[in-house]
Order: sequence, then C-alpha cells, then structure tokens
Amino acid sequence: MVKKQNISIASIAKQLQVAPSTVSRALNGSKSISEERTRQIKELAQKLNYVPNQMARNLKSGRRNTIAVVVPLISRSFFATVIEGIEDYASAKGYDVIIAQSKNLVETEQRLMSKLSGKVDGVIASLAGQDASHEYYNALNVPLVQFDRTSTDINAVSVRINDFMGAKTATQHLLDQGFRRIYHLCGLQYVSIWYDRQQGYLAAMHEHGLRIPGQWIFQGAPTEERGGEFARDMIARNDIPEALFCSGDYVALGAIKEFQKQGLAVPAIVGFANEPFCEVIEPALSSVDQFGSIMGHTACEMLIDLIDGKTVENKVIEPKLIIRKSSIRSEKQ
Amino acid sequence: MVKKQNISIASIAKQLQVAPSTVSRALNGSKSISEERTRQIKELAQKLNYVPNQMARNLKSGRRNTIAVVVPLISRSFFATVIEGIEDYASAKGYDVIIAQSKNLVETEQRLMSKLSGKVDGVIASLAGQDASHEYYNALNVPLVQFDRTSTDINAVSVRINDFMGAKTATQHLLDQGFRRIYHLCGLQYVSIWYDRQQGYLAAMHEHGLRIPGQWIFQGAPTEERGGEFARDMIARNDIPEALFCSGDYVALGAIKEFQKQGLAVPAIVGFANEPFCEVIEPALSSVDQFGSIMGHTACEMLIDLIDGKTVENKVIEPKLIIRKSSIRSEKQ
DNA sequence: TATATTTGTGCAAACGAATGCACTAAATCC
DNA sequence: GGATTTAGTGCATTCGTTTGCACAAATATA
Repeated sequence: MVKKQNISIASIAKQLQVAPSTVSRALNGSKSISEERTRQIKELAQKLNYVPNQMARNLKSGRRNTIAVVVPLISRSFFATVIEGIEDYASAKGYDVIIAQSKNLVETEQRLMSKLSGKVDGVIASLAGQDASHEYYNALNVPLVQFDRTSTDINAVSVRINDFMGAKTATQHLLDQGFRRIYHLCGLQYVSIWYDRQQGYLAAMHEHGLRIPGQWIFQGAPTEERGGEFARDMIARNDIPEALFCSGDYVALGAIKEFQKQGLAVPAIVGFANEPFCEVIEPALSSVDQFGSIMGHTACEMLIDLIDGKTVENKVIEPKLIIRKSSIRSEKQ
Repeated sequence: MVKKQNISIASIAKQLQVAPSTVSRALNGSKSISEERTRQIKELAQKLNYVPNQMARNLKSGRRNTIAVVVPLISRSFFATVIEGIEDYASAKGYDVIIAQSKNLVETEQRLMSKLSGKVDGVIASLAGQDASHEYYNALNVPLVQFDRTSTDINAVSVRINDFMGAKTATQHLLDQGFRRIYHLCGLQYVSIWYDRQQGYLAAMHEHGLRIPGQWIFQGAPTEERGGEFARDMIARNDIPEALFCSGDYVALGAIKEFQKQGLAVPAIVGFANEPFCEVIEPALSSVDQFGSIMGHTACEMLIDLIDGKTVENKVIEPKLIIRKSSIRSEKQ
C-alpha cells in the first residue's frame, strides 16, 4: 500500500525514452524543449498523476518555502486569529505554515524550535514562559519574529499592539459620549500591557483636564471573577461610575454580570481584546480589537523580509476600537 | 546574511578529518563508532549548533513526517479546536502539522491539496463546497481522512459526530427536567447533520410517548437572526413552549435574545456545538459539545494508521451534553 | 603462527529534482 | 558549400543524509 512506487521524473523519462532532465525542463516550461515533447510529457505526467517531490526540490534549491508558528495554544481565539493571518499572507507568498503548540512549557518550546529549524526558513513565535531564560532562541539558525508576548532577552524583531493608544482611544470614546466619571479596571502594573493601558487611560483623562482620584482605579487579575468583585465593591460603597474602561473583556464581563445580578443599570463600558463573545452578550460589549489577523500578516511579512535578507524593524500595530451598544450614550440613555 | 553557510555533516567531517558517514553514524548514536569519536563529534556538532537538514533526511527516508490539515477557516472556534487536537496527537507521534485554509473555495482547496501532497504523508480535511464534485480528492496520492463535513463521493475514511445521539441526549435531558412541550429549532433537512439531529429529537420524544405536532418544529438556516424570527413567531401566535432544543448555538442565541427583548421568560433551552460564548451569555447556554479536540485526535490517529499501511474504518465520536443554567428546571423555576 | 572474528572507519550509491555544459542535427549565413 | 548559429536533447553533478559493503587494524581463536 504505502510501497506504492511514486512516480518520479525518472519514471516518466523512462516511459518516454527521454532523459530526466528533459522531463524536468518540460514540466517547468523551459522553452528549450520542443512543443511536441513538452505536450507529450505534460500529458503523461497528468495521466500518471505526477506530483513533484517537494523534499527533493527544496533540498536542491536550499529554500524550504515553509515557516513555523509556535504558540502556547492554538485554540485560544486570539492565537487562532493570528495564525489565520499568518497563513493568509504566507500562502499568498508561496510559503507553507507548520504550527506547533508549546503548551506554555519552555522545554517543549525549546524542543520544537530546534527540531523545526532544520525544516523551515523562519519562525514566528509567541513565547511560553514569561520570565524563563530564552537564550536558546538566540541559537536558532533561522530568522525569528516574536509577537504578542515578546522578550527583550531575545535578539529578534517583534510585533506588538499599541496598548497605550488602544486604551487612550477607548477612553476618549467614552469621553466623547459625554461621560466624565470614568473608572478603570486594570491588571497588575508590572506586566507591560496593563501598565501601558492604564497610561493610555490616564492620558486621555488628563487631556480632558480631569483629575483621577485613586479610588477610580481598580487593580487586580483581569478575570471575570475579579470583575464581579470590583463591581460589588462599587455597589457596596455606593459609588457607581458613569462609565468603565476595562483592560480586558473578561473583567468587563464580570462587572456587567454583577450589575445585572443586582438589578442595577450597567454603566457604559468598554473592554479590551474584542473576544468573540463581545458581540453576543447583552449589552454587546464595545472593545479594542487587537487585530490578530493583521498582526499575523505583519509578523509574516517581517519574517519573509528577513528570510529575503532585508533588514527589518520592530513594528507596532494600531488597535481599533469596536463600538457596540455597551458604550453608546443614547442606548444607555 | 542568508548565505550563512549552513553547517552540514560534511563540514563537520572535514574539520575532524573523518568521513561524513562516520559523523552521521555518530550523531545517530550508532554503536559501531567508538565512544571517543562519538563524543568528539557530538561535541563539535553542539558547538557549531548543527541542525540536521530535514529535507535531505526525509528525501532519503521517503517519509516526510508531516501531515497537512485543510479547513475552511482556522479561526472558527470548532476548527481551531480540532487542529489543536490534531497537533497534539501528531506531535506525540513525531509528525509536524501544516495547516491550510480553503476559504470555502473549491479551487483553493484543490490547489492546496495537489501542492501539499508532494510534501506530506497524509491529509486531514474538512471539505469546502458541500455539493461540488470532489473527484480530485481521489487523485490524491497520499492517505486522506475527512472530518466534520464529509462527502461520500470521496474514497476516504471519515470521522464524524454522532449527531443523532447528541440530539437525543439533549432532548432526553429536557424531558428529565420534567418538560414535555419541547419545540425544536433545526436546519434544513437535506443536510445530514440537521436531519440526524431532528431524528434524535424525535426519537427521544417518541420514547416518552409524546406525539409531535408539526408546529413544534421550526426549520430554517440555523443563524442567530433566524432564531430571533422563530421566537417572534411563537410569541406572535401566543404559543410559547416549556423548552427548546436547537440544532445550533447561534439559533438558540437568537431565540434567547428575542424572548429577553420582549420581556418574556426564556424557556429552558439547549443548543448544539458548545461555542465558547455558551458559558458567558445569560443564561449560560446548555449545549452539545462536539469534542473538536477528540475529533482531531481521532482523525490524526486514523491518518497515521493509514500511513502505516493499516486498514482503518470510519469512526463516530459520541458528543457530550454540557448542562448549564439555561436548561435547569430549578433555575427556571 | 595462521586463521577467524570483531571493531572502527571510509567509499560510494542512493533519494528526486534542477541545471551548467556538451553535444548532435538542422537551419541560416556569407 | 563550408562556416556559424540555433534548437533540442542528454550527461553528469549537486543538494545533505543515510546505509550496504568493503576494508584495515586489532583482537580472539585454533
């Protein structure tokens, strides 16, 4: 079964009593082969269902026309979207895409990278461990582009979201709707994305000449559960804002649910990440889209440039605020 | 930059004044090489950061240790989950996974398949067009496993969900909760999955000795919009069921939103597919999980068996009902 | 001591396709 | 009609590894 002798250029050549080189040239449309021969050869190749062996072809050319993507978990919506963007761009450029998941394990990541580097022209990766040493990345003998979770330990270009601007735009939107008492639910500040987002929030508020009392800002892990707690705190101290800007969709979701549970009107609210659930919950949640697909595009473009020997610089993607019912004043009346 | 002369077995051999074959054997741990030499060679390889060229290796061995997955769209939650399952199993078996999206275009699918078949040992695919001719699949010269959307035109094994049982179990669950007037929102019957699900619904109802009037069943495209329309119909004719079994999560979502919009109590409701949004909407939607991850596992296992020359039969995955607030009687009171 | 065996190594031929170079025959030129 | 160009084809090498076979030196056996 598996033994099924695959048809090669050589076998076609033998059947036609010509040299393999002639077949190769004919199939590749070289004009130094007569039309008659070319037609004849292509016909037989078609009939035999000949498929060129990419391994041989790539070995000869030295280019594998394949890149690898390493992510913690494929099924996470954001990563799936990035992968989609990568595949999109890569296939347009004639590259195949190998995917691998690190499961957030540094050792797995390491094993993958070294195995893959003999098989691909370059790697796009979102790093597993946050704090582990990523030295081995530098031993990689093919170009590397990192995205989303990036590390400065690594001697490789990166593509990231402009978290600051995303947050600022979102806050600005709430201000534009006429809200002023806008609170902020955010993550712990030592993680850069949450720091940046808070800075964006503050910048927008300050530009409007608003002073932010400490109790307008709620810090904690940006989970649904925590969002509920934050809301409960506000309700308990009878201090409900006009609007909320949240550094994550889940924390926003938690807050929304808590207000609803207690039978209170939900303040205007904007999340961050634009998870698919944003448009199905009630009210539909405005959120900052991280453009996973574009991020994938960009990362892939950078990688292919690197493969082609060009010099490439770090890129920052401008995220986009998706406005839905949750933050529109008329809807909140 | 790119020219960076890659270290090969030959270059290591030259530096050490030995034959390439010796290096190859040493690196592969052949015991016919003296310990001393082996140590020496491995050391240098390590130092030079040598990575075997998989192209050459695979060309020689005839095995590519790579499979391809072709899906309509990577970012769709179900497909991402299946891919995750495939990657999981494949990597454990030493295979790499190439992904490609057909974008639901038959021509793209065709192009992908023929290009990939020279590069991989086998293909797992969810078909693009439902009705188009899939003849070219049969021309594929590597094993093929189809999943989810399958076609009998194709001479290849498939792995599917037991839609009938999934639907029956879901309906049974509603019956167990004490509901009797259970309506069914379903898709058009010429598509097998929707036919099967309706049959499952009917079977459960019949086993309870219930007769199903025609107006208990609503047929149409299983979209959110259509779900809303169905609910509106019920409300208009003042004929609200105790419970609803829906053949899809989106159609269920549409119905839920419509009831809520009109200020009515939402009947007990169960969806199908277990989309991620099920657990974040209010009420959290009970649904039938299609076990994408297991489906991926299974498909991959079948494919590798095929590659190994074993005979393989079609498989059916038993889906699992995930019970949430939307269908629990006490919660609905 | 001569023969047989083991141990360690090298040589050379694959794998399938691409390609520079050489070669033959026909066509064109002067 | 001989010289030169051109078209069409084949030969042989290359890409990096693996592997069967040969072969030498070292060791064991008779």
